Amino acid sequence: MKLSMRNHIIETASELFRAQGINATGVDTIVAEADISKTTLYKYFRTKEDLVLEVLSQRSQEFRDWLSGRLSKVGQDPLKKLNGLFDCIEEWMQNPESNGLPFLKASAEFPQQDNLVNQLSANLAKEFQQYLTAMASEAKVKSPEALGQQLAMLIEGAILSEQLNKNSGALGFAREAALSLIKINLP
Amino acid sequence: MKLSMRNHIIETASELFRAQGINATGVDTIVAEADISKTTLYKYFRTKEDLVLEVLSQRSQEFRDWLSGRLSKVGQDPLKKLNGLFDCIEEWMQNPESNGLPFLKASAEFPQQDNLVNQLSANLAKEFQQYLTAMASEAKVKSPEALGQQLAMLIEGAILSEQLNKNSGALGFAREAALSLIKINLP
DNA sequence: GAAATAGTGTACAGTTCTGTTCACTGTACA
DNA sequence: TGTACAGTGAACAGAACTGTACACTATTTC
Repeated sequence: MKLSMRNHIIETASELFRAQGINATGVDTIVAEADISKTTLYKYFRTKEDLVLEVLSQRSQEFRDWLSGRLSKVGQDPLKKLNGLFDCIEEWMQNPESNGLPFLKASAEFPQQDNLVNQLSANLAKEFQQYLTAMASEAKVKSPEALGQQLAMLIEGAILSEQLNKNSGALGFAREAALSLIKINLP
Repeated sequence: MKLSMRNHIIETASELFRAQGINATGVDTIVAEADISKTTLYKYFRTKEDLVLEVLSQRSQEFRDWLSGRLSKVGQDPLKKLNGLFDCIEEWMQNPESNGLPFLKASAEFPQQDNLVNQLSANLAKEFQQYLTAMASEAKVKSPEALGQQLAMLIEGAILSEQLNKNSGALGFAREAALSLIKINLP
């Protein structure tokens, strides 16, 4: 048996969602790729939506963990962390297994506000922005909330641009913008 | 008869796509809402995808026209235009009939790179960014391409944030960021 | 050895969606 | 008067998708 069937399913689905999109990936494809029977999948997840929510949560958790681990390598100085942020993002984007910020794509594929996936995405987006705001706060900049939001928007915009038009250099320009904004906000 | 049946269909579909998303709007809904028969729709459009592409082109054209018209009210001075950009965007967002940048949502609903809607969206995104770069160029800033890209990313990020979490104040923070970036880039 | 546990395989119900077919109706116009 | 044109209405083919049912098979555990 697999180490954990439930996890095996999540991993498989996650990879398929990343490569093809969520809506474009049917349950049949997931079970075929995971080499399990449909019965099994529906034993571990009530519906496909449940699975999607689980994948999304897990991927976001992974990103958060990766980012804070990676940032702690930069050092302890909060300002250094802020300045190193875009290096991390760039590294994350270069990883072919990453797909940008998972909640961005998910919210886009489920645009309706009453949809659970959309709602989870909105929460995750908010968390991400609050994480950046907290970082800005620790660095004792003038307007942490403004800077946090601005960095979040730059990152989101950059990832979108980069994925929509590869090699547009968007990420590099976003980094410059971020550095300028941080500088302006220094006490 | 309608003034132009083709246009009537585009208008109806456009409104439905805006309100519910593209994938969530079936052909049957469109013909019901437009009060026409399915036969007629398929006489004017070979496939639903054709209709989507047409709607997307038209909406983008409308936005471009609206924006340059609105900006020309600000005045002739290119720098003033740059600085007034976010006022226009805010106005555009407040219009309940707007749906942000149409190509953003569309590209999100069709994430596959070989998809025609995705490709058109990518082109429209590029055009938008080039439009901003041209504006920056006219204003004779130091790095027009960088500034154009940065403004595009801020706008895209702001619209995403705003739609994902209403009343987050994202647009206001984006405006501040834009003004700072413009200022830094002055010759 | 019996029973519980975990998973298989296949068929299928039921829905939804795109796109087609076909016989039809009203209307403008020559 | 007759024909060409624009559109109707309803049925349906065909595909894709989610979720269920049911009878079956290993494997562990008591």
